[in-house]
Amino acid sequence: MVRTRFAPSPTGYLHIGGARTALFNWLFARHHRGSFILRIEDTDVERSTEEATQAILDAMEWLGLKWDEGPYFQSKRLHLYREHVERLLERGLAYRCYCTPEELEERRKRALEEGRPPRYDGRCRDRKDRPDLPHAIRFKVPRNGATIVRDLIKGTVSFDHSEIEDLVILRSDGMPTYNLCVVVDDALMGITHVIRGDDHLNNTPKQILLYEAFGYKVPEFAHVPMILGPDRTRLSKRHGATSVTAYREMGYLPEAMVNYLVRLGWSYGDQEIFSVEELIEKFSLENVGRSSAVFNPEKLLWLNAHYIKEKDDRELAELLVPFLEKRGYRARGDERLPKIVKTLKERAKTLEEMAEMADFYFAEEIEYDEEARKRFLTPERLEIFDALIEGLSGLEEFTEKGIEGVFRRIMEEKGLKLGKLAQPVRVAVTGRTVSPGIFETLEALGKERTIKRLKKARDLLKEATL
RNA sequence: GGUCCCAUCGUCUAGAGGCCUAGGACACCGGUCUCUCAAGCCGGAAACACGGGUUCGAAUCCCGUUGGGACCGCCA
Repeated sequence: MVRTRFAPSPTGYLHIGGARTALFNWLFARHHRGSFILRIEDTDVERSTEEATQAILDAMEWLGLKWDEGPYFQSKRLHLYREHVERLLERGLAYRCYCTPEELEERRKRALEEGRPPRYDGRCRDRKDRPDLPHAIRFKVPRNGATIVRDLIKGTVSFDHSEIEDLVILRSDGMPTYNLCVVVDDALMGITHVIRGDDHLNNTPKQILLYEAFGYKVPEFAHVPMILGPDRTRLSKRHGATSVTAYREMGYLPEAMVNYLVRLGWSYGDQEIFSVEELIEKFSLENVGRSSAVFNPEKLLWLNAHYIKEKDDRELAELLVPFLEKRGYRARGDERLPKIVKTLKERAKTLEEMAEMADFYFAEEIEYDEEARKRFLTPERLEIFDALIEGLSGLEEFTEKGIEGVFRRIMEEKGLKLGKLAQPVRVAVTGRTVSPGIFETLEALGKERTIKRLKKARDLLKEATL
């Protein structure tokens, strides 16, 4: 039975990298019909917040990454970690360290300056007295030998014990540290596969040593490469929008985000588009690459446009409503919505953009683009507008087909090409020279508003003629 | 500085020694369609970091160089 987990620390929002790690874990578990566990690593009391926890949960739900167990909170499992530290202490595998953080910081700084490795020197390791002073607990890393990490992605990696310092496992305030908690939890929770960012590869030998000290079975490890910013350094806030939530707010669809994220580091031949079902079927660690990947917002945008085009009009309309409301329109319940969405879905790359393009459908009064007005709302079009208003008013069914019929008839009568009709009407109705096809636009806008806007334009022309 | 990881078009990647004159996708450029803009379709430019081996044969295997990244916390 495969068991994987995602273990974020609630110190900020779910970012792109974390989301991909979660996705890989989720897909791996689903693929093997195993369990996916969510665990919140909140042992850093200073930086952990409830808001961050909630934001992470929300983002995961939005992405569709449902967890089978949890969320577990490490802050509620402190007794387990302390008990484990006690076990190590009793067996002489851990010891009290009385060095203060300030002293350690000072020594680290000096070591770096002098070009020595900034590692703890183990000075408290063999200390015999046990004064009643503040102290941390450190794990005794064997002085000799090496630990081999067999990684499903990176292969076999060897770490010499001389390179590993005696790590702190219990802080002087009694709180356990990451390397201890992660081992205790993964062991107790029966995690079979630890899939995480390769920034953890260097921690892995320490953790293996802890597993062994406790006599626990070591899980399989899979370290996935980092996601980088355009400057090829680890993706972070200074690279712009990196939180999953930010993309949701910009009008991205979760399908696009999932599809984009999975292809960052994983591939399946030449295929680019994957449904979630397909991913569950096809995902495997063997097809995860070993090199880091640069985050490319343009491709994500393309995928988003793709999924917008594919989505059902009614569902899309539903998703668009909040974005319209943000622009001040009471769009909910407007029965034109699916039709409106239909005219826009081929053109908009995000919901935000779609709402922007939909402006003219909802605005009480439209504003003419000055250039467009000058060019297309000219006195000699007066005739056209009169004919159009008459023809369209007479339509029983205000449909694309009927509208086109009226246009064609007028074109024939006046001997005009469609462009001569469509552009002035477009400007009259949308205020701009760019819009979806004119017939579908008019139908979606509705008869009443169409006629009203045409009349307004006509009156403007009349005034100009006088 | 030490340790570890990585290296195919600008970017994401295919490639498991001959199928490679290196394939796909995004972005870019051109054409086509056309009521505008998109979308779609067709086409174009664009890469095996370098040097040594191994082999009849290397993008693929080995070594080195160079370059990039991560880690070296009483953060996770």
